[in-house]
Amino acid sequence: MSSATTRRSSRRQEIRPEADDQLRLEAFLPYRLAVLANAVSRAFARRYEDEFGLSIPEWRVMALLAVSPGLTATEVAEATPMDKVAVSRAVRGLIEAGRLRASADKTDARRQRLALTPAGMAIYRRIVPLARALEARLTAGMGTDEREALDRLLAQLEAAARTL
Amino acid sequence: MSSATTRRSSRRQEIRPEADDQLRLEAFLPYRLAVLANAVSRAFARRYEDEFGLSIPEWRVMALLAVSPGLTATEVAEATPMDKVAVSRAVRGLIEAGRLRASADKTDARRQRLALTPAGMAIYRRIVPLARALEARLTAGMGTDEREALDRLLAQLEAAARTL
DNA sequence: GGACATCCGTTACAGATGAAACTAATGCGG
DNA sequence: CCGCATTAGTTTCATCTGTAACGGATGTCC
Repeated sequence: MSSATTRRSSRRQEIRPEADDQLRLEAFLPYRLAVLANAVSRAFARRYEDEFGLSIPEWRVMALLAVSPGLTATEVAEATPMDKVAVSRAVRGLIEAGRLRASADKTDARRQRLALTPAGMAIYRRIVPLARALEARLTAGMGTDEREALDRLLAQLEAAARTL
Repeated sequence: MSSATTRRSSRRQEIRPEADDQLRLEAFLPYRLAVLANAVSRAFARRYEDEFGLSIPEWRVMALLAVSPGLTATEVAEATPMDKVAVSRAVRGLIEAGRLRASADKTDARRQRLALTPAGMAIYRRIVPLARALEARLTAGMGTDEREALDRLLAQLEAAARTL
């Protein structure tokens, strides 16, 4: 047993790559991602809520429909990681607030075509600069090259995550 | 109005940096972080739950106490973004499962010193390689330099997020 | 055109989460 | 010591989130 703990020959211990049987939580990628995303989401949610009375799912639905009006609830759900229940609730809230309009699909009575109302569009246009400004604060210290690197690395992580 | 839409002089439209009044959700950093972290967390949560009956808060508490035994619940809460309610629940679950032991603090009867039991430590040691393997799958396509870049960029984002 | 599988969106229910109230213990000022 | 503010941790309650069941609509196969 004691011989098993002998340091492996010439291998130098450089920056201490962390013992194999321990794991520092603050260096653990899934943990860091969760904490970071949570902090960011909270900051944004507070702003959306305070200034526009919007939840994050509602904001997502608005952002999608601003770019792609006429989607159905199912299509919205497919375009985001929200399930159809979340979309249904967000849609209801937005309609009650007069920001979204649902119109019957000509060929399929089960579907509803969704689109922002002018009021919804107006709010969307007020949110976009605010969202961009907050996003800019996140990457404030970065140069163009670093932002591109971040983009690429996130894309790689996203692809890897899809295979989990 | 039509004159307002005139393209700005010599500025070439390279990769279309995206109109100022629109926002593509899938390129929006807070959204990407939330979706990515959520996907990763779900994958991990499923494994922890299936194989060890652990929730993510429980796993975090274990990971902390494995490295720093003797912390109090408040200290655990300070070391993570979990509030004390989450820690309290995680601790209760772990104690009921026999993985954690709470002992009275000599000098302050309100505090409890927390530490993994031998059974808890055994489980921890079984989780670590699994967690590392999943983490490795996330960064599977990356070279050492890319991983370092990711580390740095995440650290920058974390710092920026703290100022939000 | 009628039985049956499938799809759209909502509702119902259960578990997770978070804020605030609460209990018990400590510290501190006089 | 005694009152009062503060701290540790739990409990309570309201809300959020996700899974499953559902009602109505379509389509399809014979």
